[in-house]
Amino acid sequence: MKFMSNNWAKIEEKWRNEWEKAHIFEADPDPTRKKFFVTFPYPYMNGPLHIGHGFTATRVDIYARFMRMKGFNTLFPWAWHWTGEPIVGAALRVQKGDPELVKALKEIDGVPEDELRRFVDPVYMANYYTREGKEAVRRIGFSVDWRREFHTTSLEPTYSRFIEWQYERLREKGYVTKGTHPVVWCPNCESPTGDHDRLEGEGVSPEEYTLLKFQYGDAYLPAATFRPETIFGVTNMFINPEAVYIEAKVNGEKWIISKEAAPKLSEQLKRVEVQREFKGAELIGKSFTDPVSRRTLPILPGWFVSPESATGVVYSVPAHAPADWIALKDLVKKPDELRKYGIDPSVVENIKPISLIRVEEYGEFPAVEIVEQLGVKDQFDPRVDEATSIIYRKEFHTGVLKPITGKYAGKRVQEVKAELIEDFKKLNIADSMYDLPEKVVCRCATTCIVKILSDQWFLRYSDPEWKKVAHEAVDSASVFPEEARTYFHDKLDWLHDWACARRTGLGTPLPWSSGWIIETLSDSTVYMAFYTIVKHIRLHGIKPEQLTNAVFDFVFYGKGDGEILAKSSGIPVTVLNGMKEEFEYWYPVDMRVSAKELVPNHLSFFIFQHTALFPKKHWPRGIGVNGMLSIEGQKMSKSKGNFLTLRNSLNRFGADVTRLTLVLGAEGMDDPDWREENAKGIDARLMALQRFVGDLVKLHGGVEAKTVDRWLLSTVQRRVKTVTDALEVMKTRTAAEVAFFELWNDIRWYMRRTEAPNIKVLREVTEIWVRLIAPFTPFLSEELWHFLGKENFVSLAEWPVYDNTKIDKAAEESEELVKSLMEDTVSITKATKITPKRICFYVAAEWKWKAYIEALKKAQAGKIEMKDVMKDLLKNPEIQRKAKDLAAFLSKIIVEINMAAEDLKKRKLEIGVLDEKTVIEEAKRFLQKELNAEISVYNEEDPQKYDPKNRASQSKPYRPAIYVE
RNA sequence: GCAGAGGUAGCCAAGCUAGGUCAAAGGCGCAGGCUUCAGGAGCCUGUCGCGAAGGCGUUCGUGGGUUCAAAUCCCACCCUCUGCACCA
Repeated sequence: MKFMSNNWAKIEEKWRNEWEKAHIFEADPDPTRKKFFVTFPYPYMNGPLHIGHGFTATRVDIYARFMRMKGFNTLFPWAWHWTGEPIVGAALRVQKGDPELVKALKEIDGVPEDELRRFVDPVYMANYYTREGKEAVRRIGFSVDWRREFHTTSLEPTYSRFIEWQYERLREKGYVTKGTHPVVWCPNCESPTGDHDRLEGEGVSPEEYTLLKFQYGDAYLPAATFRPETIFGVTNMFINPEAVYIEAKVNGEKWIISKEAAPKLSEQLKRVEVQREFKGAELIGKSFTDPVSRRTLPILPGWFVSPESATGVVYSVPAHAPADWIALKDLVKKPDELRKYGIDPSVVENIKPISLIRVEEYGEFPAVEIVEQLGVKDQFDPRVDEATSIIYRKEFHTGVLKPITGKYAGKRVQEVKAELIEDFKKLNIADSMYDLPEKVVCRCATTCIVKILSDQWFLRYSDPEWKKVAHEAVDSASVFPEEARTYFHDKLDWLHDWACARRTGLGTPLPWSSGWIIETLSDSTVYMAFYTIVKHIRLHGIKPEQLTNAVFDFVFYGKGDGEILAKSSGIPVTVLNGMKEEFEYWYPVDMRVSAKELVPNHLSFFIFQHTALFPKKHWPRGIGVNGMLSIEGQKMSKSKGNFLTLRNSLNRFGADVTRLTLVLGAEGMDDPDWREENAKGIDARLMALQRFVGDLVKLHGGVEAKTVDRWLLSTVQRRVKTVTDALEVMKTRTAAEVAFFELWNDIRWYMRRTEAPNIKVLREVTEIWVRLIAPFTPFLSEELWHFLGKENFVSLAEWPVYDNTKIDKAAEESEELVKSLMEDTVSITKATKITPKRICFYVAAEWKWKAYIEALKKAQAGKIEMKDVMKDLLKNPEIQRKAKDLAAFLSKIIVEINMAAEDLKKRKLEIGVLDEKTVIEEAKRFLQKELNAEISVYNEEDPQKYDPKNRASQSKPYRPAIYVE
């Protein structure tokens, strides 16, 4: 299974030890240097770190290393998230001996048997994974300052204190409120059932129905609907004659609902006393009164009515509800059934739809039309749902209410819905209840219901004022990639209040209300501030009780008097000031990077809470987002068995290979795909690179500076620029690709081109190269750096600075000339199938260059025509003699120039006349070797030239004529 | 359903925000050659088609349009992926 090549393990261990010995990643405030603070969202410790963590965190580390090399005092801290339910849940499952989990722990996480036994203790489990995780983080070479490591929850009391401070301040500022909230609830577990705790019903969430209270004697028939506006078109009621209904006191009123509805309502803050149970048939044929227009209408049998859904009571609006219309039609066909319930069939036959919504493309009764259009057979036809959804959407978005709806007439359904519900509730003709549109089953096999949690604590992310400030924070930060900015704005708008406390799991208790624990996504929003002070807490053994709110206010807000605080807290004033200065030095966070799945929650909360708790100068400065990693094209999951832990990958491929493979996978919001083949390829590459650089160092060669040398130096500078610019905006893939492959290819070409490479040039280039790859593959780079005889760490070496003066456009063009000459010659030999013995190149005559450059100059202003160029050129007597050839030449050149891009023209003009003859002469031996033929170079006007086929006259600037024989 | 991202040659994947230097970077795979005792090593060449002179033709999800010129801009359509909450 192990794949790692030769010596990676040794190299990696060596440099890791060296780094740790020298403490080079421990960063302390240094007012003389600019700081840079990067963070990675601490990972949740219910399992080992996996390659997905590795992807994001590698990007963070690359950025940290890049900024460090650029001279910033860079801090990259690390911590562990223990808050939440799953660790506790997993421990419980271990205790129960859940075979699936035990298998995964053993086989995927690689937990040894004797450790596994102790996993019944969630804290042990969290500790275990934290230990393992730290080892992986060290091994992959993240440049972390470990003095600031911590984990969350009350098991880290000083952190808990910080969280308490945070929540008390949030509450004071009015960002925390109390309210009620519907959740999917498991009556057995007595807790909310999140998506991943379900056997069935993934993605199903509570939906709110409006209950319209129709009068039935001294009781109410609360009919459930999403479309209360349709009450104006009610014609009858449907009750399932086969289902069991009950009569109950609900908050003191007498309600008739399905048997199943009663327990649901009692979980939704309603007092329900069941008084009597009976078959739905009992109601059929009776009548009820509609509370709006006081009409008396019949109750009809509706077998399609599900007692499982909401109240099991349905009112009928045949004009706008296809299901109702089709149900009525069905009844008309069953007069005998009707008679059985004592209903005169004529009653049903006489029911006429009542239209209340006007909608484009439909007439008075949209439901009737759609039923015909789709050819719906009966109430059990699956197309009923389709018809319903078409009409519902159409009417909701474009429907306008008719005069029959009274005060709502003329308005769009969409606009008045909320208002109408409100009004109806005030008039006590409506109520509401939640229900699940589909069945949800908890992992414990119990069917879930909706429960309304009362006394729930919320963070008021719906607050428009708060949102506004959060938007501002997003706008004031750098966002990489830039496209993610809109994504943030969208999500900030979309977020509503967030229940920030739970009853179970690990965490920090809510300071002001016992029995609540601050929920996991809510205790991880501004903890980066804690990184700045935890070092002091450890160093001076500060106790949690010493960390009073006043102490935090002093450190984070500069509030209060240090001397007084020192007395009250027992923390020496120097330490207090040290913490304050440290916070003020490092804050704000300069860069936080995560996968895009965290944008709608964690990263948005991170922004929200920073704006709530900190002044503008401490708002986040940079946010990076990246895609989600898949494995061999598949979403990574333990159950699929394609779960790759970081440790596993490190064991098999080593740190550098893992890092580079990950980072070459994708950038921006694209999802990277981990492929083992790629990792193997990278391994081979890095090995080759090690050898290649090794060989370069050993080379002997000339020192004469030729065009190729200038070309290489120039090209390398361009690479420096590309890599640097890409890294600045977190385009880590582009940067790695250029630093490794493109630059390598440049050097390779140079080696091929030169017989005796210029060792001074090579040395310069290699030293740049090793530094460019250092953020990506720090271990190998460190090794190579020392191989080059350097005494310092490449991790701390100065990042190569783009040197404009080394750019040599003429040298670049010259090299292009050599390449294209080769290509063209090969193309000719291929087309003619000649095996060349002799090749002649004829460079363009001086007058052609003059004409070419003149044309370029004229073309600066825009399109050029023959006569414009011609006129001026002919003033020159030398050219005048060539007038005939000039016309032919110009006609070709002008078309090309007119088609060329602006910057190309500019570039060519800047270069001026290129001494093609010298360039080709310099490359002659190379061309001879490559083309395997005798090479001659002539100026086209050279009287001595060998040109049997008269090719020479075809030459153009940058396009020497070629003759092959 | 709502929102976001994306469809590029055998595969992965750049380029497309500033249209021309794009038959389209780079990697992988494949084919051929060289080097090597050997090699999951290295080097070179080719990898849309045609071509007896550096050329031509046809490609960048589909169909239209704008332009002297479009993978790149506009419109319509088809398809794929991701998120949608109290949970890490």
